[in-house]
Amino acid sequence: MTLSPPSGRGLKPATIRDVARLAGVAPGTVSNVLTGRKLVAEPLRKAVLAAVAELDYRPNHLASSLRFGRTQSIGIVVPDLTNPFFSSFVQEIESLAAADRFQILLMSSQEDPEGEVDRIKALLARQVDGLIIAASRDDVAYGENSTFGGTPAVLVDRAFGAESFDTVATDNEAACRTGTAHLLELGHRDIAFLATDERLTNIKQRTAGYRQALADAGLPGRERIVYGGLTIETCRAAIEQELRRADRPTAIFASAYVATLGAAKAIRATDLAFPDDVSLLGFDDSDWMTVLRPYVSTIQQPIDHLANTAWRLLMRRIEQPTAAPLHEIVPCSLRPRESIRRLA
Amino acid sequence: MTLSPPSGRGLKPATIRDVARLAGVAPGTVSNVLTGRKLVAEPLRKAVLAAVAELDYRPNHLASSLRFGRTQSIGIVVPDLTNPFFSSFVQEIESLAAADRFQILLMSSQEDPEGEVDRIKALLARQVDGLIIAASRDDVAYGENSTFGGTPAVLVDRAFGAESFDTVATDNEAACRTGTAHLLELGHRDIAFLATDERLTNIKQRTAGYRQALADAGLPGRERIVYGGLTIETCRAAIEQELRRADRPTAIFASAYVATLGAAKAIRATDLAFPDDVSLLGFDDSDWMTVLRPYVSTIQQPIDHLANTAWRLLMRRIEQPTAAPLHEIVPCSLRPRESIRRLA
DNA sequence: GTGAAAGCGCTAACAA
DNA sequence: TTGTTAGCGCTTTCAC
Repeated sequence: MTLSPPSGRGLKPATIRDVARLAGVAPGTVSNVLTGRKLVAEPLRKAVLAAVAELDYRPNHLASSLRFGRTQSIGIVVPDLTNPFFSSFVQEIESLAAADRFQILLMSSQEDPEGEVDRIKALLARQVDGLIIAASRDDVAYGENSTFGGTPAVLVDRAFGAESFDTVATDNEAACRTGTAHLLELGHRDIAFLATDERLTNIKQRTAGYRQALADAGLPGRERIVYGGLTIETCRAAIEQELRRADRPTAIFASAYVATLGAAKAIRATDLAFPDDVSLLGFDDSDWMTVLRPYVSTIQQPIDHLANTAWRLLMRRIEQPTAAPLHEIVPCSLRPRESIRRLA
Repeated sequence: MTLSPPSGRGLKPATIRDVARLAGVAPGTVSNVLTGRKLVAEPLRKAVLAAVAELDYRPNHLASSLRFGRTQSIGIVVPDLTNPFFSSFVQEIESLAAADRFQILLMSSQEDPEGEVDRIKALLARQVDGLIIAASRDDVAYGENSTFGGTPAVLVDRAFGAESFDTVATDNEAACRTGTAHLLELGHRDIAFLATDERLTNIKQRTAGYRQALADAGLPGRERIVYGGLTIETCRAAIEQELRRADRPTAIFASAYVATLGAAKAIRATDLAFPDDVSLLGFDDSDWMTVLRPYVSTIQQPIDHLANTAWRLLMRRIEQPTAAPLHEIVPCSLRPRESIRRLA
């Protein structure tokens, strides 16, 4: 028994030079074996591999990135990770990234636009190869020409101020037109539209869809738009006020995930029930919506499709930095369930 | 009008040397100004800052990390980001990290132990300063002495095979003892315990708590443990079988988030209702549990407390790599709501 | 096909 | 205090 540490377990991790020395080759050759960028004769290759195993050598990705000029990492910025829409989106992106041997740096801005800019700067300082951003505000534009210092970026879901970026979003306008039409068909004429923040592009589009559907039905005067802010609680408070009025709506179209929860809470808080007293059409989808009765009817955004598109656009932009920006739109689908009542 | 690009917008980003040249100082001085590690005389400081602004210089964090030996980044591994327990946990950690100027590399192993090891290796290759791991299996141990090559790591929630790590978890045993006792008090004698995967430490502890409570009540023969696996669907299927038996339980204790959703689904699928036909005690907490009726009674894990502790332990270990490992336990709380019926 | 040497951008010694 | 120099670990010319 010896007191000296087992071989290959020195205090400092082995470097490429250690491997080269042990294998009796040059560092460059070790690199060529490991990256496969150049062919190496079989005997040397074997010696290198043996030395790698012997020393438990793991390449320092940092050094490699510095030299190579690419980090194989991307930054992803979302406003709120507790929102299942965003957590599912991040999970999808993470698995796409892993498949392409990319890693992701995550930032959750918690709907704070100030912090967001700083965090994006920090991501940039780490030399991420690209950025996927669901911004907390439309004016996320970083730097004068919104270019993030040349780092490729794709904007997702919201904040499309700058046309110069690649963007992916769902067809918010059509989704809300369809949703409103659905309520109209079922006889509702007094539909409150609960939105979050009117400053967000996607919310503007959703509101426009609602308006359009009413106009199409010849009911442009029936608009009833309530802005509830970005949390469940503020949404609940906002729509609860409407529900307490004598002329309360017969249906609520909650046009975001937090709005859906807020509306459901408000309905309970006012001792009403859906769909009997007031109907509810929600937005986004989550497991619980088909667990407790009544199942919640919603507009579903295709998260995997969104994530796939975002990833494809980003990889394309990394390959071709000067290509013309693309603006992709993916369709939503209506999931009619049990929370909407047919009116006489 | 000129065709040459505006100043400071060259093709290549400015380096510390460019700044030094423009300010008429040495690169080291620029570094000292920017990091604040050494004092620099005011006039030079100003000149440096002016040059930084002029060139829109942003330090390359990669190069700094390589030289400095620290990346100010940590890796976080969770088994499933769509589980609100983990997404909330990650969000908490992210904000703690941001406050300490750390960034986080996220991996979601999607409950796949194979992929997990590879991903941890990739994280290590990026020289993260530390790791926070909610492993998908107890045998996550990486390398012979479970040391992750010297990188500090704290294990969270589950997978505590290796005593040599710092760990944080909730008091699973006590939580399930309390929960079972609660059901017992309300008159239930036939309680099915729905667990996910018996190979996980935390699940073993939860099961032990259930057993202990039954034993304490003098009912050791009434154990009824069902393992439903790690998804909502498999949990649903497993407990649905129990519910279809003639001697179906009067209560279900769903001992994990996916189990709670699975149990609720199974109850609906068998045309039963809770709490009337069968009572339900869930695990973890989520917004929807207090939105739709009946509100779900659960055992709540204090996510912020867990995250704070994990962060504190990790920072401590980074400062003092050789300190003795700490094993922290934080208490859960019972949230009695409406899904449990008192039996005659 | 292989080795030697330069250098990615930064910071920590050491000199001045 | 400030400048000079070396080097973190890797990859990539460029000779051989």
